[in-house]
Amino acid sequence: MSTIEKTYHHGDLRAALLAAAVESLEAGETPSMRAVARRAGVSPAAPYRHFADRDALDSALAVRGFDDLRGALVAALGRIPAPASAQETLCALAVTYVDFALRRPALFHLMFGNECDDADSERVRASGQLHDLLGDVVTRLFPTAERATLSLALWGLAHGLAFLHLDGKLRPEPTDEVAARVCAAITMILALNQGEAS
Amino acid sequence: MSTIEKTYHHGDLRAALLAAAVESLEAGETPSMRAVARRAGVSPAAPYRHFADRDALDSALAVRGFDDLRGALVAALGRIPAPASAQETLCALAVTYVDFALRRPALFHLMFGNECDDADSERVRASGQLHDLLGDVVTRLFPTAERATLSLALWGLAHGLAFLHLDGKLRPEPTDEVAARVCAAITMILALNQGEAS
DNA sequence: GTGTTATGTTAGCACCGCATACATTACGCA
DNA sequence: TGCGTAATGTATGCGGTGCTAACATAACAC
Repeated sequence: MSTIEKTYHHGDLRAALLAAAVESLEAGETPSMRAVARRAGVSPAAPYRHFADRDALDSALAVRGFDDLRGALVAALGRIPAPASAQETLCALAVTYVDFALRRPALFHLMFGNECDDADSERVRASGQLHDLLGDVVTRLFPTAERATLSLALWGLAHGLAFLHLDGKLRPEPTDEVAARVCAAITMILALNQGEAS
Repeated sequence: MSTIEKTYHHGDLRAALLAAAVESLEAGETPSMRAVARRAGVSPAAPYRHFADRDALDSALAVRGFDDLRGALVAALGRIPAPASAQETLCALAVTYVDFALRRPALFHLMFGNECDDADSERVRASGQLHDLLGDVVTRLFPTAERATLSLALWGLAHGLAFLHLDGKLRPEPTDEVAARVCAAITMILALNQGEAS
């Protein structure tokens, strides 16, 4: 850290505001415009020079979340040993997905828990990339399947498992157990008609 | 409607407040304590005699939502002709589930989009009943499968599809199309290992 | 250098959740 | 029938919020 000079113009307020917002999120607080400004050491109205309104702030945070989630998923794909079955691959992805939601619940809610405004092109891009990543995996695992439908189904499955663990169930359960349950759910779905779900 | 007498004591304020909150929701507004009081023609502090805080109001609304959703699901089950395959049954349930979410998005978010407080016993009961309903269907359709795991998987699938349609996708698509897509996703999942997803 | 524009500040509006003190009514009990 | 208590309403006020308008300062192009 270099010495901080207090100048009238901040330098890169937008980034500082986003960082402050992330801090708020990780601290379990809802990042309000004023709180974020306070944390960045700036007047309450300053953020409005960089974000039109609160939705815009939330949207920017969501974009970060989408990129982070995508990063976590590709990292998970990279960790899978070379000859991996569809079941192994999907389990790894789903576990990573749910783990992300549980580790950063506020961010996850920001990303998915409110109506997405299609106006924000950055947000559209970020969520589109996520969609594409999943689609590619699906076509690699199931070349003959209809890509859109199957990828919607599998994404829905992971997404639903994440939300159910986030909001509907007993919370402070060990993450190992959550991972096991998610993997079991995936496995069972995959095996449903093959041996009548043994 | 009988003549309304303006008395100091309302009579059944709690019910009136809930009704006002539902109206707010359907009107696309977020039901705040003060707004609900206003709508019920009562002072801003009055609701606090019936709901400890805003979370309590939200919780009460969520309970209604759970009961309504459960009602919609049993109604859907009732509409299925007698000899129904697992695929038909699950499609009907999932379509109903997603349809509920799309028709009442604000309520759905209230029910699932925030951390559930286990303190509210009514809420626990309502969501438990939903859980049981699904579990019963699952064991009827797949008697040999492990109930908990499979029901989690299928609920997760429907839940995820609902949320994805709610928040992640193009919104004003005809409900017929949504239903078709949901059904296709379910069908494809069920058929995954049986003929390689034709 | 100077005018324009970007980026800050201050002040203020209407709203919110919630607490406290007080008013009015309903109700059990003598 | 009357009275005390509890239930249920009101009035008021605090600190927080999103957002806007008017103003101040600095950066930058010419």
